[in-house]
Amino acid sequence: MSTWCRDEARTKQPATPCAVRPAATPSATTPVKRRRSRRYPGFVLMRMSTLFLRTLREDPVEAEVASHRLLVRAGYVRRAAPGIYTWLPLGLKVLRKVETVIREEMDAAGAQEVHFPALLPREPYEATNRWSDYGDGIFKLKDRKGADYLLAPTHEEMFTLLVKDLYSSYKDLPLSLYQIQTKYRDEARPRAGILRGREFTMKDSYSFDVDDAGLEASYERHRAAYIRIFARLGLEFVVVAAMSGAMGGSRSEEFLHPTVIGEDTFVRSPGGYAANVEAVTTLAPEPVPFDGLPAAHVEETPDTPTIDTLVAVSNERHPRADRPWTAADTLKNVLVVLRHPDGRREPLAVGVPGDREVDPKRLEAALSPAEVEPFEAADFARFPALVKGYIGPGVLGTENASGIRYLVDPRVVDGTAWVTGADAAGRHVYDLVAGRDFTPDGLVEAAEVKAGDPAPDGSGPLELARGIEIAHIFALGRRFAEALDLKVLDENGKQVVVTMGSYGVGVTRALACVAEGNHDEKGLVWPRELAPADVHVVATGKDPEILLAAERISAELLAQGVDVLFDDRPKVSPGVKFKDAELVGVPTILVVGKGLAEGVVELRDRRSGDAEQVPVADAVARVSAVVRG
RNA sequence: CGGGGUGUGGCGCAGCUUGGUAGCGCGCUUCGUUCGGGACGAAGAGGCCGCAGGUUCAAAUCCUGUCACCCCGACCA
Repeated sequence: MSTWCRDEARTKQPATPCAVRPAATPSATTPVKRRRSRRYPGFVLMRMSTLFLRTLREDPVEAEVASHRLLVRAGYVRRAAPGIYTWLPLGLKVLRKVETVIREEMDAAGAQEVHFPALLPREPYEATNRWSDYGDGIFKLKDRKGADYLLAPTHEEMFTLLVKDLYSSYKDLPLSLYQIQTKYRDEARPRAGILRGREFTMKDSYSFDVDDAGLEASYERHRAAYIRIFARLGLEFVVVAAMSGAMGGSRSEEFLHPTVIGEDTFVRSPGGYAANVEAVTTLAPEPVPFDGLPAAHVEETPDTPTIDTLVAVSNERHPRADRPWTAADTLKNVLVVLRHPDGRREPLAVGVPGDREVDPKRLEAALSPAEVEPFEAADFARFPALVKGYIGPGVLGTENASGIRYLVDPRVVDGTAWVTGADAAGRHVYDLVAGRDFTPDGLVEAAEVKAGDPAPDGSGPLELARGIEIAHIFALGRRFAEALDLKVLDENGKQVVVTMGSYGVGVTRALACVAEGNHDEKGLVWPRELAPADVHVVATGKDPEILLAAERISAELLAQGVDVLFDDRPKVSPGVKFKDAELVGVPTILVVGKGLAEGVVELRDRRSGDAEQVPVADAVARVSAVVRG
């Protein structure tokens, strides 16, 4: 193709006919196809004159975040429906490059690529309960016979069944399979463009091992591969401990890309501890011996239904000798209702130090798969022992008056003394000692995490940050294999349940994160590995010599394996071409224009804005060197 | 699911209060001029005014209903 284009240019025919129109030019009628297959380095010259691209001068009104705004404006994607996007040629080139990085690293890690349908039958998901567990979160549909189908949100079931279908011996394992696939989740509210759509591309892989040591090795191999993937994508990430949630399993980590628009909160310590806020465990103090602790005593504390009022009244009417009371001395008891997957509603009391709120996400994560609902007035009516604003351990717990299960924060260790509700209006109990005066039914990680809290591993104070989940790895264990009966014979001829891992990378989301982190006020600035082209050649001016020179340089670059986006548009002013080049964000821009008369072209670095005059004769070599880093 | 907002040409918007020939900017087409920072002039193409019903001689405009979309929150990768 490059040769052909050069010939066209030399014979001074209009440039457009060679503008890559394979469909309109049956290859059998020309030598082009055959020549390309042998000599062509792998890229087709993208001509702006024929590229299916329309950049927008103004920001799309609905786009809030930078990646969304710029990907639409620069003509990479178009919205097709809420949370559903069409990929245009430039966007698809970038997407393919992201996929290539992922494929290379997955292959290198020993995983093998397969491809499943996105449209799946209900039965396997029924077997693992996920048909109902996912609830409204998945797209469900019926075929003409009324049979249920779903658009897959992930493919654990199908991979498990496929392996079950074909393999039956320990000798077949370990095995890792992956796919790059379109996934569907019926988000209640899709937002942020590509970052959080209802249709998105995910690389998901699954490991199959005979024993825990094998799973551990598979997990580590994926973890290492993911670290390489994100390093290559140029995406900053933090690996945080995560909750395995509805997936179950023993170990789970998220790869979060730190960004202010992130929807996940995570913590990290100077010593290297990092966790999703839902997965943070509390550093519990040592138990205190009961000897010498004062006895509990109930005091009048009128009009103290809140922690603030309680602290104020305590300091006024019942001051401590050593220091003033603080909210941290109080034990706040919050009532919620758990809705279990089977529909059962269970009231639950949660006790946390009064200086902290109950974090509903942490609570829900801790009690998953149950969902947390508010404790309504109607619920209060059913428990006369509960005095609103003065609820205390005296009535809480399965052994006490209310019979309500009572879980407390891990800070409430034996021997700690608390000020808490005395289960009578206007009264609180002081010096109520855990383990001596009351015994909760268990512990729960439900209190909010605050900046400055100690890391559970002693690695220092926690800092809070926002991030977006770009990958998640799970040591699933045997849940899916058991549900779907995936067993192999071990070396003793005994049936063993296979243990699995599941590992996902948000491909389109990672792309959006890259865009989010690589742009300026003028447009996108792609890292080299992902840019839709290696170099953007801009021909300015109407002088035919300029266009000819640009054609020749583009063709030679192409012949050297440099992917070229060539702005050959006639009758488009230089200003427009420069603006478009900056918006599109190819990292290297070569301007062939007025300098040509003096024998130079201009080499620009999109990110730094630096420009350099280069002799025409050196242009191809220089560009090749630059784009190859 | 709660709250707020918006539906008028490909994009961004005005017009609606006070009913009477559907407009502006960008983009698109043609011609001419221009050609290193989103050029200029002239002439054009393109619109069931979200949808349905109602009021009226007459509805983008008023009334009723409905749908869709966007933003914030809840929820979720």
